[in-house]
Amino acid sequence: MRPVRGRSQGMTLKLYNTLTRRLDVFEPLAPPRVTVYMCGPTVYNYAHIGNFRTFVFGDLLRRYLEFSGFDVLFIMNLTDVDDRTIKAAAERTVSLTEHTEPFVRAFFEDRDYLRIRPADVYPRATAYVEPMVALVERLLQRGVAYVGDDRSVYYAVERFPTYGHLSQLDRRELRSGARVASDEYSKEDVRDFALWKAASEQDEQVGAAWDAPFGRGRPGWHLECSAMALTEIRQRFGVETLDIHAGGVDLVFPHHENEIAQSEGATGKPFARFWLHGEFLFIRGTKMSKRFGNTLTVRDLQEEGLDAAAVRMLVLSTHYRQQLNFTDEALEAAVEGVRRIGDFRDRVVQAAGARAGTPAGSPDQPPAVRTLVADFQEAMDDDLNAPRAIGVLFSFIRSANRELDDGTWGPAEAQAGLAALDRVMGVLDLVPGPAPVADELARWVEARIAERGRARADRDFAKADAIRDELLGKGVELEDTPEGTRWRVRRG
RNA sequence: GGCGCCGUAGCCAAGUGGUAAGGCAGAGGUCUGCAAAACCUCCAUUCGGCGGUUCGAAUCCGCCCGGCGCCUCCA
Repeated sequence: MRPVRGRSQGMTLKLYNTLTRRLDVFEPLAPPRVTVYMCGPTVYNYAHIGNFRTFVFGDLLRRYLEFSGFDVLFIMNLTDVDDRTIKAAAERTVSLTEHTEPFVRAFFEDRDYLRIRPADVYPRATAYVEPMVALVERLLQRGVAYVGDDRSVYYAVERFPTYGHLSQLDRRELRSGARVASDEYSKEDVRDFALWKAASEQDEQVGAAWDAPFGRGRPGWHLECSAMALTEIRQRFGVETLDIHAGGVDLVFPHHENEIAQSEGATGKPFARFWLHGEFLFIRGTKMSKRFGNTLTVRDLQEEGLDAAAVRMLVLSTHYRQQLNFTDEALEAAVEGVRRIGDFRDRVVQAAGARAGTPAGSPDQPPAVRTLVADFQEAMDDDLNAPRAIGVLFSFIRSANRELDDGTWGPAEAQAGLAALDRVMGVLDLVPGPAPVADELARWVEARIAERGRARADRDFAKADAIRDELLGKGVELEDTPEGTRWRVRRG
C-alpha cells in the first residue's frame, strides 16, 4: 500500500537542524522529492558498530521519509581514497583499489545483515575525480582557493565570510599555536584546508594520483563529498541544494563546515537545508577506538548468532541525538524485546488466517489497532523519536494480546492488526527472523517432540519433562499450545 | 583554554512548566499435568546535589558534583 501523499492535518515532521540549533518543520525544496546525502564509510577497514549506529539512523530517516509519502533519493558515498586508505594500501604494498574493494563488499554485507535498506546510489570517490577537479577549478576561478608553495590547492577560509556558522566556530576561540602542524607552511591561514593534495611518492605507489590543470595529485576528503553530492543532484534534478545532509556528530567540524564552504563557494547557493547529526555509540563508557582496544564490528555480532533485529532494537531504543552505551545487559534486553515482538506477530498471523490483511484505517478496527499508526507517527514526527515509537509499539502489543486473549479479535481484526503492525515495522524493522537450524537438528527435534507427545498422551509426565529438559540442553525451547507443540532455538 | 552535551527505578530509556511512557530483569497471581508464551497486579511521593523563579519544575535560572564529545581528514 502506498502511503498517502497529503499528510493528515496536524501531522508535521520536525527535525533538529544543526544549522539552526532547533527543531525545524521539515519541508523539502520540491515536494514530494527529498534529496538526502549521508556521509558513508571510509573503506580502509571493516566498519564498526559505531559507524553502523549512524547508518541505522540514516536508514530510519530514509524509511520514515518514505513512510510519510516523500520520494526519497538517498545518496551515500564511499570514501575510497583518503589518507587512511592510502596508508593502509601502502603498508600492504597493494594498490588502492585492491585494498578497498574487499571492504566495500564487506560494508554491503554488513548493511544487509542489519537490514539497512540500500541507498539509491553509492558514489565512490575514485569515480568522481573529474567533477572534483572541476570543482577545484571553479573555486580557483572564483578566487576562494589558491595553489600553495607545495603545489597543493587550499581553500581560503577568509574569503568565505560565513565559515564556521554550522559548528559555531565563529563563536569560539581557536586553540593557539601548538595544534598547527609544522609541515603546513604553505597555507596562508591556519584555518585553510586542502582541496587538492599534490601527489606524494606514496600516492603514486598505490595509484592514488590524478592529473589536473593545477597539478598532479589527489582530492582532499572534504572536497569529495561536495563534488559527489552536487554531481548527483545536479545530474538528476538540476539543483545544487540538498534537502538533508546527514552524518555523525564528529563531522560537524571540520568536515561539514568545509563542505559548505566548498559547495556554496562554488555555487552561491545553500548546500543543504537541513543538517542532521547522529550521536556516538560508546562501549563500556568510552568512545570506540583502536587505541582503547574496544572496537566491535558488525561481523562480530553476526558471528555470535545475534539476530539483527536485536541490534536494531538496541540502536533504536536510544534517540539518535543521545550518546548510546553498548552493554551486554542492554543487548540482552533488546534480544528479549524483539523476541516478544516476533512471538506477537506470529500469533497475529495465526489469528488472521490465510487471508490477506485489511488496510489499517478500515472501519472495523479493534481498539488496540485504532491508534497505533497515529501514535507511531506522532512519535516519529517529533525528530524521529524512535524510543517513544517503540514505547507505542509495546503498548499496542500488550493491548492486542489482551484482546486476542479475551476473544475480541476474529480474523478480520487480526488482519487489520497485522497490517498496522507491518506498516510500523516497515520503518522500525524489529521482527527477528527464524534462527538458522540445520535440517538434521530439526528432524531430531521433531522426532523428540513426537516422542514427548506420546508420553504426554500416556500421562507419563516424567518422561515428557525429561525430553523437554534434554531439548532445553540443546538450546531448544518448547511451547505447548492448543494447536500443538511449538519449538524454537534460543539465539543471541 | 574555547564551544557543546549528558546525569530519570537493579539495567536500558522517553518525557523540557501541570503533577514520572515503554522495555529488560524481579515478586505475586490467572492459564497449564508441570512448564513456556500470554494476560492481571506490584516494582521512582521521585528525576546527581544545593539554592532560586513560579500557584505549580525532572522540565526554567544560578552554583556545585560526576561523566562525555568537539576544537587533530574519527560515524
